[in-house]
Amino acid sequence: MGRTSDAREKLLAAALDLIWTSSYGGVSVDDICVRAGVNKGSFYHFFPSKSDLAVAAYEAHWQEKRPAMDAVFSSQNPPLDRLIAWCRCIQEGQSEKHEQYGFVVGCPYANVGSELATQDPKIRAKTQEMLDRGFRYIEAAIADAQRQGLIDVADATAAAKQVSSCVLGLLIQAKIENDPGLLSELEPTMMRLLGAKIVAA
Amino acid sequence: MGRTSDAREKLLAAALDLIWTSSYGGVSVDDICVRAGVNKGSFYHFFPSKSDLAVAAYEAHWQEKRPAMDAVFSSQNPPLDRLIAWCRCIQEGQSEKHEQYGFVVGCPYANVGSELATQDPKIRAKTQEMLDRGFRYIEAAIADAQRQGLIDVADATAAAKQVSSCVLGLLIQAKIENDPGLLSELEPTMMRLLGAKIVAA
DNA sequence: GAATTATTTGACCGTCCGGTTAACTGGTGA
DNA sequence: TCACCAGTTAACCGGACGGTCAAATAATTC
Repeated sequence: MGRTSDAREKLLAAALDLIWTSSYGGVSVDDICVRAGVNKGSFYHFFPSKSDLAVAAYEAHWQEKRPAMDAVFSSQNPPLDRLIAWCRCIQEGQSEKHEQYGFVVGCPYANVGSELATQDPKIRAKTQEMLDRGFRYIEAAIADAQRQGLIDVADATAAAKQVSSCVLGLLIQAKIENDPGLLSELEPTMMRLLGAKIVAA
Repeated sequence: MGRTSDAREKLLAAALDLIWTSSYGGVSVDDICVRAGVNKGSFYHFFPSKSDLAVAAYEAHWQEKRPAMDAVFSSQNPPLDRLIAWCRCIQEGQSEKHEQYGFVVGCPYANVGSELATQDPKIRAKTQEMLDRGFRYIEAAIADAQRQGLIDVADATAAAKQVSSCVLGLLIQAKIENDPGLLSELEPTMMRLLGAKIVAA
């Protein structure tokens, strides 16, 4: 039925990339179309609006990253190792982006969430959903660590909230200071928050 | 020499308010002028550009809040009390804004910093400066607490970095979830991070 | 190979954007 | 009192914005 196209996927990738390294408001529909090599008419053939594209782009990004996250947070790995491996992923990811663009770009979800939380309910809800998906990995890892007596926390869910907030905060701080080095605090902050009983060398 | 005017101050207040509750990109120069009751020509009489206005607005906001911060972080107060009082200030401030606008608005500096860090060097540097001013209060309080043996930290400056990041992170999270209740985690997160030896009831 | 239909094209729309201009106004200092 | 000048006014600018559309095109199905 009719012709096929990869324009949709190219638009999703271009949108994610441009918005991540700039901001939602700082990127125009034309910018995205140029980067994707697609005409604006095609854009509106696939997406009803700029904000719908953004929502779809985040969903696509998550689906792409999910296997890696599943691997890092696999129940096969010791719970604290999962968290430590995740810290490394963040550090490496941000360092890569920093080399590539000259900027610490931060968390794509939190970036637009913070920018548009008071302006676009659809995007606010989507970013909350994305952050919540990440949160569940952390929560599970912390609950496991608690069960195994590796950490000193009373409420695993509350501790997970604290940990995820700290990660978000460090990413913002690193972005504002444009210093990926701040992210080396990720692991120690986390371990301190959890009262981890054994500190890895 | 010539007439006097409060247009400059009205523009600063309008800009801070609008950008704080929306975003830098989401607020136009016209919006600011309408809110301030000032013509656009006057705007550009006082400020060379929108971003210069923003920088000036943050400086003005800080100067206005500074006496309260000096009081909260006065050396007359026990160090941990300073931090706890600050947490309460944040909670109260955000709850007030939430009632007023229906939204958790977050930290004004971090908001624009996160939005424009990769786009506007002047604003990035200014937000970094603003956050650093807050950081110094925290650092001093933590150093005092350490000296008095109230907490269990090795490096006061590093601990202060962790604390400030967590505060930023919780504010972002509360903004994205639009739930001021999350800010009740401010104090426990902080105390946990500091290994505070006496937990206030 | 014809009919169908998803996709592409590029011109187009009204509006809003940040910023400019030049003429005008009125308070202040001398 | 009056000259000066900081401040005000409103029209204006070119370009960018998000979004629309009708016609053209090409891949797929039968």
